[in-house]
Amino acid sequence: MTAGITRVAEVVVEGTALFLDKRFDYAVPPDVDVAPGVRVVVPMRDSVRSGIVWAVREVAEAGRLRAVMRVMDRVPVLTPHQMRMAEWLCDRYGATLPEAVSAILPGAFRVRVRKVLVPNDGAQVPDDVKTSALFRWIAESGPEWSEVRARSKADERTARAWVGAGFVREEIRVDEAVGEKRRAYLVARAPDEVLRREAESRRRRARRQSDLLQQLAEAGEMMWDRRAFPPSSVAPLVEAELLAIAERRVTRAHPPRNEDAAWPELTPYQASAVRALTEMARQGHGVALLHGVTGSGKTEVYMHLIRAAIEGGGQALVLVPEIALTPQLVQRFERRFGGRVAVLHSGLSLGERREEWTRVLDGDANVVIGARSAVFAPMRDLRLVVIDEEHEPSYKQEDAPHYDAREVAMWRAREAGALVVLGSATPSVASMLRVEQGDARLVSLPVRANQRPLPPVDVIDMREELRAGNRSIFSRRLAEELERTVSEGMQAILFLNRRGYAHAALCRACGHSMECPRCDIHLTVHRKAEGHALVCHYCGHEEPLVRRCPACGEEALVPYGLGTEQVEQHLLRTWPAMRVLRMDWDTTRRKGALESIIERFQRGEADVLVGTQMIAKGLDFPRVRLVGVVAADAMLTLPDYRANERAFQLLTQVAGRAGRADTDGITLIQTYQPGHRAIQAARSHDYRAFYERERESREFFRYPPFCELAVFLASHAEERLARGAAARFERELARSASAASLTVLPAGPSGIRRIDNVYRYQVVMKYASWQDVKEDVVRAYRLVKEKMNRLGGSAVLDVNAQRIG
DNA sequence: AGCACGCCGACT
DNA sequence: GTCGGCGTGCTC
Repeated sequence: MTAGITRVAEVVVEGTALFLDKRFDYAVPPDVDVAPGVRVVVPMRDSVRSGIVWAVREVAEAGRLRAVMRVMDRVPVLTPHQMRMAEWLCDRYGATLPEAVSAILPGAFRVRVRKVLVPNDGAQVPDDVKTSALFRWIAESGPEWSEVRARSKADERTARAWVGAGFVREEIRVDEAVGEKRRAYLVARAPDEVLRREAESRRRRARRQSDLLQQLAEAGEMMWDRRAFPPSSVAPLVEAELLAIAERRVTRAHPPRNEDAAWPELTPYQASAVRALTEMARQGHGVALLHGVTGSGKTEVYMHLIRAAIEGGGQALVLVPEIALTPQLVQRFERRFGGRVAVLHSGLSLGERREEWTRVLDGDANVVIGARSAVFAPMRDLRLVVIDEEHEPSYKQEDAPHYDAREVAMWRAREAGALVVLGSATPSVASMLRVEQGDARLVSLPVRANQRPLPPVDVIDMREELRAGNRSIFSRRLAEELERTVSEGMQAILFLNRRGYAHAALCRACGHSMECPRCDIHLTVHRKAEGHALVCHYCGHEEPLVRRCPACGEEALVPYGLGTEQVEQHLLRTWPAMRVLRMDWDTTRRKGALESIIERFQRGEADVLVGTQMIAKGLDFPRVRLVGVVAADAMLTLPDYRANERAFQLLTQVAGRAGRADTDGITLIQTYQPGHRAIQAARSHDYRAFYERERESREFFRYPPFCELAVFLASHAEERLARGAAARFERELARSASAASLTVLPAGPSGIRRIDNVYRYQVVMKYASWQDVKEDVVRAYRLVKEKMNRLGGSAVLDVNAQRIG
């Protein structure tokens, strides 16, 4: 290196504080290797933090820059493309650069930096100090300052004095969030003949040593099985230089390369879709909307596109709404593409996730399948992005930085020149509008792959049931079809969008509804071993359900409004012989529980599956003949401009679970509003008509996709501070330059004003173009957030918000 | 986030 | 007079 020239690393330092939203310059020591994308440890004020090198430049004079303390990687963990993606996330969602980095890089790559106290070995420590409880504790545990403080104020003072006196010193500890999994291996150090000869000569007196040498002569090296060959048998051979012990990195086993799984013949519609999409892919970046009715075999189309993409040396990304809900889909991909598939989902351990990520980064895996966050995976040569069930709201991240995986995927695809395929049976209004505006091409699969018609959907007017004297939750028709289905040895799915036993507990005397003491929301009734309990779905608060109303004193509190637990109970009471499985958040939160329910239902161990929306997503049960929507009304009344769209999508998805194999299916929808247009459209399988009406009303009321929404939300335990922050944000916007391009709705309480004793106030904004307003909105947001953080509250900004409230 | 600096009320 | 309240500024 030329004398006088110093390399300077521009580092993005980890942390959530707003001031960190820039690059900090550090001198790079002459003997140290750095490159953009590697993780480093740097000093920041009087602390030490980890960060990512964003750029390296050379300067003639380093001045008084502080230096990089440690480099964690030889190979960058972020690609240049991912670093540009981070910058785009900041621009699009108002995130800070460290926030964007932490969204992209899995927690498994986090570097833990701690400042710990250790005894100062070189110092003369007085005996009374050395034998004190505090000193012995420090020597034993190497605590952080916060742990010392937690012991007592006095201990903290003492410890500080000891640091001053040199009895104790501070030490920086740097750890990876996960270590690489390493195993001891035994490696031959002599030629095979020598090993065989030595094995022979030990046959009598050292049987184990002899066996080991024999095996090593065959294999060259092997994982050290300490039970078969205890150290006592290995050590002499190491001593004799016949073998050595080595540490090897081991990886989790992946499915074998099993690419000979059958590729079924495509239906004519599938084949023409594949032709059209392959042609698009050849031309580079583009967006296609694959509108295929339920059961039309969209996945098969994806598979062919993926095969084409990877045969050309590229990589493919498949996003699914909830990977945990689609074990069937993952298995299908693994059967086709074997060890070239990487699966990324929240159920992986840190180590597994790091390994999958590394396989993608190294190019060992070229098909990546995962939920929302997989959109950040480190593909270097992305040719195809599939977004399955593109209408699903789960693609939008509900926590900071509030990104939308669909938008991120489109950005990536544009950068990489890749094709985006949005797949759905019920495309979002936004995507269909994109087609109309010429920004996406529509490709359709109008019939089911099994050549059968879509199952007929019948709507049952529950008001008439009541008039006819039927007070059961099941209409006569549904009861009849259930009995018939089960007696014919077929299966049924009953869908209800509410978990728990009952929606609420209501007093029949005074109308009082039981509320959560910590949240502004009513409590849900759940069945427990000891009877019924009231549970808050937001904070977890739980109390027993009693009969006496706390408001009027009457013994008149009763469960009100159906939940899945109650449906299950009614089934078992009406048909005691029926075998029922329930699938909702409560029965699937245990690890592996969901897969187990799916498998049991698939094997025919139950006649009826009762569940919430998770049963509607992509599951394929060939023996299901009947689908019953127990109460469609629960989904029609959501206070959201998207309620109709969501209801139509859910009803269509649920109906699509029926008659998927060689039998005809039927769907029954029970409702008190049979004329509702979401229900009518689902009944006639008429996506087009539904879309036209919905589009028209969105345009008329100027709702997305005819504008974009952003929500500012301030939270604080003190209501006046939360309210004040929202009001301040509103004022800041009112006097900003872009006020004319923004419609700011008055600040007010969020849909649920208080959750877990924290008050929430929001400001909703409408605008045509984020580009035009982002500067002022982000400035106001940061101003108020800074203040809020100091006051012990928080503030978030959700750009392109999918929900308000 | 932490921490230092700086300007106004209740205390030995 | 001071000790300490938390508003404000700074971190390569």
